[in-house]
Amino acid sequence: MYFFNSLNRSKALFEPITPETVGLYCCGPTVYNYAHLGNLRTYIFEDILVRTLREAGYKTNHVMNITDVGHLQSDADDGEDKMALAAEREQRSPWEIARYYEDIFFEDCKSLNIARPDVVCRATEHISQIIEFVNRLVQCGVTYESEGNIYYDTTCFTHYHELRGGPVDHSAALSRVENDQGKRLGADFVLWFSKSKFPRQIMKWESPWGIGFPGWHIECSAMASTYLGSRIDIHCGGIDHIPIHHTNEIAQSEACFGHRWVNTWMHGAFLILDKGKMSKSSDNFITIQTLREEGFKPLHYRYLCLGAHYRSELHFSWDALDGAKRGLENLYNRVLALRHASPIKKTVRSVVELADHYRYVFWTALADDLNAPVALSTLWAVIKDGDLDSSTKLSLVGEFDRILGFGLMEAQPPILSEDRMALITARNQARAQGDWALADEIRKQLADQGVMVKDTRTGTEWYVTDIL
RNA sequence: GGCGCGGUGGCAGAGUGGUGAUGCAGCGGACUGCAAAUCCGCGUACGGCGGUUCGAUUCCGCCCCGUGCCUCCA
Repeated sequence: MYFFNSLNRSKALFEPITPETVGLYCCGPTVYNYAHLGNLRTYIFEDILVRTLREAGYKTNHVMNITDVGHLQSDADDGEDKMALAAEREQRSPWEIARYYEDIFFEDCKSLNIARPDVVCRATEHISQIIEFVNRLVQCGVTYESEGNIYYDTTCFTHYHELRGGPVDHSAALSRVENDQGKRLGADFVLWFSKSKFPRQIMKWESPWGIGFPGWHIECSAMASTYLGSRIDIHCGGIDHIPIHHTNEIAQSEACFGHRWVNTWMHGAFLILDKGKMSKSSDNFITIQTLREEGFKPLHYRYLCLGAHYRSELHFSWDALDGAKRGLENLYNRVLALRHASPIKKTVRSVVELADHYRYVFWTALADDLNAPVALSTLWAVIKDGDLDSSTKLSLVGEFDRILGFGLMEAQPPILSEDRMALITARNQARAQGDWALADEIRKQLADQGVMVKDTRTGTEWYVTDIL
């Protein structure tokens, strides 16, 4: 398998540290608000990654953090604690806020058929590990204390710009955020805040440096090493984490361990709206709930996402989502039709070879840096191939869907209510009597309810448009 | 201002130095009482201008446009 590694910006053959198991860490949500579709796109990408690894025969140790410590708008003094803000806004404690949004997050994931990570770890439940990690960094001599906070001194780490690909000029006058006066260098970052800048700071803990709370980047390093050790196969996240968060994670972890920390860094690209990327701090904010209100199902969105490569920006529009919806509904109806078809499986050589060909194409696509669009197109090719019998098609669909995750094999044939059934019967009587006007009227009624009828030689069949 | 990424048919979006995926939408035909579904077929798509090449959408340069990052961000 080949994955694109953000570290050197090229694809490389993936080889896990230990032969059978892959340890991967994925940056999870900051739970002070609902996840939006852009966030969720990244988790869909990671889900495809995990499923692909498992299908390839690896055991996975998939770890995801929950950032339930309010982290700062910035390191500047006027930064805001998002968790505290949400707590104030909603008149609930930060812990209640965090748990509420965490629950919704995993419900959203479930509705998207995103497998739950093997380990989900909350920052607030790993404060001691975080403190221990900071402590080791202090002992390594890569930190300094200033204005009550512990900072990481980025000049101590020679590879600091490796992931980001080059230094950033923090003196730029156009920077949106004021510089933190406690920093020696713009790139330095806080490991532990012991002098809370917030008058009503609620989440705080004792530490060797005073009562306070951890910086954002440190939680990932601390928890990742807790569950995966000091060497990690794959670390994922959104592309926006490259320049700051992941760069800082590397600095902390490699300073602490003294060796390469993560072998492969994988980053998902943004979901783009007409007005730019979707983001929590703007009105470009669409959630799973919004989606439902607009008449879509979460899986429609999954289908949309898998039509694009994870490293390409995806242009979201309701139009595009509608196309995905129709595509997935068609897929469901196709698969349902396959189940009703003759179960006789052809075992002639040509069919077996053809099936293997599709398996090869499908797998090769995924093994080439998770090319889901090609994998998806292969699924369609299978369904439409006239040389394959339905039984063979069905087993291929089942295999492919283990990775694509649309739940195609679990799709339940829709059940028609009695009155709708009666309508169909009535229509057939009208047809038998040649009363086309009445028959068409009934057909229209059914269509309005999402029930489409088709008259075949063997009788009238029906299907529903919204099968999901 | 600095750095990065991208511009593919109506929409979304793969991919490739030479027969231009796939899905949705659209068109034509078969089928049908008419439809629908299905099947068969269809679209002079690769931002612009140059360069390299036998040949470029694919490589290079410039331009235009869009977008991302520059310490909240998936």
